[in-house]
Amino acid sequence: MAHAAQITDTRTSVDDIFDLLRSEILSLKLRPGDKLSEVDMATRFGVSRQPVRDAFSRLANQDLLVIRPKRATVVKRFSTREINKSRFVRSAIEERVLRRAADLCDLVGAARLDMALAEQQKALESKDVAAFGQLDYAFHKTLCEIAQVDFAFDVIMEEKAKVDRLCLLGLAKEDRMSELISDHYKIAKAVENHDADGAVIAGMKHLGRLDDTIKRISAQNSDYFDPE
Amino acid sequence: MAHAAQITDTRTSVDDIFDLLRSEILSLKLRPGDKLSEVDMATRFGVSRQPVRDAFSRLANQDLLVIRPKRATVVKRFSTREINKSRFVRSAIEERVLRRAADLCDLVGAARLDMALAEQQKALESKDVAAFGQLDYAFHKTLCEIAQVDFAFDVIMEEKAKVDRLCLLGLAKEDRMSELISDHYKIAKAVENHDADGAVIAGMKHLGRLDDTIKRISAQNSDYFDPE
DNA sequence: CATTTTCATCTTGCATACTAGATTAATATC
DNA sequence: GATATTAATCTAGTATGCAAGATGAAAATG
Repeated sequence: MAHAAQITDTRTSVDDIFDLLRSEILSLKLRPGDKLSEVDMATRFGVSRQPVRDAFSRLANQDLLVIRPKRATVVKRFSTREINKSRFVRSAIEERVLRRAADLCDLVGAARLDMALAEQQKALESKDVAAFGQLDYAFHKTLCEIAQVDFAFDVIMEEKAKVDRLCLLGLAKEDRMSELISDHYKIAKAVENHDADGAVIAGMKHLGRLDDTIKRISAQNSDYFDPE
Repeated sequence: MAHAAQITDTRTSVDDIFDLLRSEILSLKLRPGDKLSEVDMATRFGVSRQPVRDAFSRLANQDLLVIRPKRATVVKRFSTREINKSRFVRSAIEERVLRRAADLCDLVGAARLDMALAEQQKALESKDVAAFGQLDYAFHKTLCEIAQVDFAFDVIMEEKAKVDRLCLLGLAKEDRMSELISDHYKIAKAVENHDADGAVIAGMKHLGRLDDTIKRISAQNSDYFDPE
């Protein structure tokens, strides 16, 4: 599936523009519905329209932009269907991962999980939200590796990224960091104890926390959503 | 995620080129490792390089082409990692779909499943492999609709397409049509009887049939595979 | 003043030309 | 004859110019 940043031995200006715009979209610096002009971007980056066009095209393929001939290119709005899809896919994948992880977790795996938890605790204490975001990804990645399905993390990351953009609209993550870490703790301990059912229950509860957030945000920011 | 064929009100030449090349790649008219030249395609379609470039870019984003600056663009080879990923994702999604379908199946759903089975039987009798291919997709789509997660079919279709390309390398589907239909029958009946576990068991067995096929094919066509 | 029409301006799509690096075949060298 | 070197030919990346449709504001009309 689509690569986050085209893996090329030689980076082109398209790669640069793509990466920057992508991060701006995902961090909501560019908001859903915002118009993007090829010429504006071209002058901004000091290049011609062509590389910008290519970058736009790539972003459109990742469903982050909507390009319509002869009309302005806009940052893609959220759609409840896409959100439901993400939610469904992630939930299904994570269940499988957790069951396998609980089956396969050994002492090395347990140690890695404990270390991940400790790092998260440290991020909580220093209230470093950005670091926690990274550690959140790392935690789920570790679970995938323990389950020996590291490719599953590709999918999780993709789906997570979509929802993360949405969640940025809501309250600061700070408030829920301790809650999320507590979830991670339960998940990790269940996996370490080979308690597959327990891990899945904890994991699903963890994912479930997103639902309320999403519902609230979508009610408050209907202009960022596609009309159904 | 990426659309099969960009949904634009006005179709551009990029759309045409994209659709055609995509179908040629998925049907193995263009084989993994084949080189594609922008200029060749441009002359073939009677356009300039630019629309071809855009189409190539779109195909690369769907992981069907590999574009490297200053080097030839080639049809993407299979990778065992990608195949495992597809397999894993599809399996996880289908389990969820089957459980929900078994829960939610009503008389209308049962009738639709029975009708789908009848059509497949007809295709078997007339040995219409192409038609069966379509009905295979339709069957899984019906299951998603009964489960009220029609978006799940997007994912299944994407993953299925990848593996289908691979399976075309193997024996004709004809040999296994009756086997597959028998699987479908078991799945449908379990769903109709609200037997979630039975449906999942039958579904997983159904998916499992791919494994042997893939293993055999990958052994025989190592040149179509990425070196690990 | 409200409505329609027109026109300037904006948008992306496409064609062409050129560049720099990668490839490959021919040549030179040993 | 095998190997190293060179040069012709390929590749995609980028710049620029023009065309056609969409947009929105200004002007004309009732």
